[in-house]
Amino acid sequence: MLEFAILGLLHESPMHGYELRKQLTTKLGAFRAAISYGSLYPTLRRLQAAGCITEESVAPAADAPLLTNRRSRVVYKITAEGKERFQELLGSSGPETFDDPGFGVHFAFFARTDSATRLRILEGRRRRVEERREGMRDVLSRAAERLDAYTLELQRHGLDACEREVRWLEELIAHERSGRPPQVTIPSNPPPDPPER
Amino acid sequence: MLEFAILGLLHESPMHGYELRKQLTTKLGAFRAAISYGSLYPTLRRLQAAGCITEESVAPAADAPLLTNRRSRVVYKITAEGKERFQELLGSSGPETFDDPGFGVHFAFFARTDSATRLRILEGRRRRVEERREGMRDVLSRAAERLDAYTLELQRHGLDACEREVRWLEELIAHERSGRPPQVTIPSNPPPDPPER
DNA sequence: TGCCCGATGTATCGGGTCGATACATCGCAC
DNA sequence: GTGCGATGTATCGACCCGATACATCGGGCA
Repeated sequence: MLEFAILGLLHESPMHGYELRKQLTTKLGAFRAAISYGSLYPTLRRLQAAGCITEESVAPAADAPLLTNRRSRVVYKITAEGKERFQELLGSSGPETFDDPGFGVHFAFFARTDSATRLRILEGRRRRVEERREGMRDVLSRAAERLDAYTLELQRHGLDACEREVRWLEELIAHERSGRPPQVTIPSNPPPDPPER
Repeated sequence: MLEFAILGLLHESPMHGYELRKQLTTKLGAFRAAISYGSLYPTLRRLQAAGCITEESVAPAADAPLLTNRRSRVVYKITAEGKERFQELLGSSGPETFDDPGFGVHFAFFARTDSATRLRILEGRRRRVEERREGMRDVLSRAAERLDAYTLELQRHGLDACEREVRWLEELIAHERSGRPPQVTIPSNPPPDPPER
């Protein structure tokens, strides 16, 4: 999945690793937290070995630093093969698990996907979240008396989050079907923080 | 973190792997999806090597199956050392990242934790979620024009989830300070499903 | 009666990901 | 002038996951 996201970003413009990580963090930040270098660099190696990207060592500006044998920056560019691979990944929906980051990554590149694929991915996600929601309902209704108050509260909160996500997906699906892009209601500003503590 | 959860469950009663996995899935299901055997068994090995649990091969009931050299079930029991380790883990708050399952695991065992530790963990979690929330607000306010509608919508949804979790944590913290256990408002029943599609 | 299927049950393997860590340069504030 | 935080490349060990293999058991169904 990281492979997918990297190709998507390099599709827009070449970059070096550090910048790539920053962009990945904001682009995928809503579902995953931060991408570590321990994942990034090996993935870049793999992509390069597969011929999807090229690594190009760029010497720093020739003027300033005299004889320091400084490490040069490495710029990664996508190749034609890489673009093909990206298109292929764009159309394929990821695995069928719930907490899989694949959905978030796909969503992040929805602007480059056709509407049919978007619908397929959104509905697939909805199905998975609904399954999870049902599982939690079962726990709450069937096993409630065997669990302590904190476990129950955790379960309730999780169920709540699932229901909310399903509603969100329903809205997106409806918008998708109507042919309009999603509602872009930017929250005007940080709502006033709750009273001091 | 899996280590922690396993010790917590075995603390209640001995179990074999399959049952352990089922219990783990419901107990931690609200934050993590499912625990794979590829994680479970190696962790059990590690725990056994560390002297925290014992593995005991239990032959099946001696009567029924004649000469089939059936594989016997393995029952895991916690040791005194394991109980010590569990207490130690109960008090320690996990790492400082956002999407770390450590919080969920800790929360799942709050019933065995003292109030001071509960407060510390809840407040630590709140701080991390608040940081993430601020990061998302920054993206939305500072980089909004450079991102497409779908990325923005994803960000908005993520921000929403963060705000909601902060409110949830605030409630729990308030309850904790007042000395009462959390509100146990079990949702009566599945709300009627949205209209047919 | 036989047959298949799903639940129970133990276990490994390859590969991806993480957090910690190391090293080096740059600009700038104190 | 010195330390500190941002930029920048990179690796290592530990951990976890999905897929897979193998085996038993009860029950439905033809």
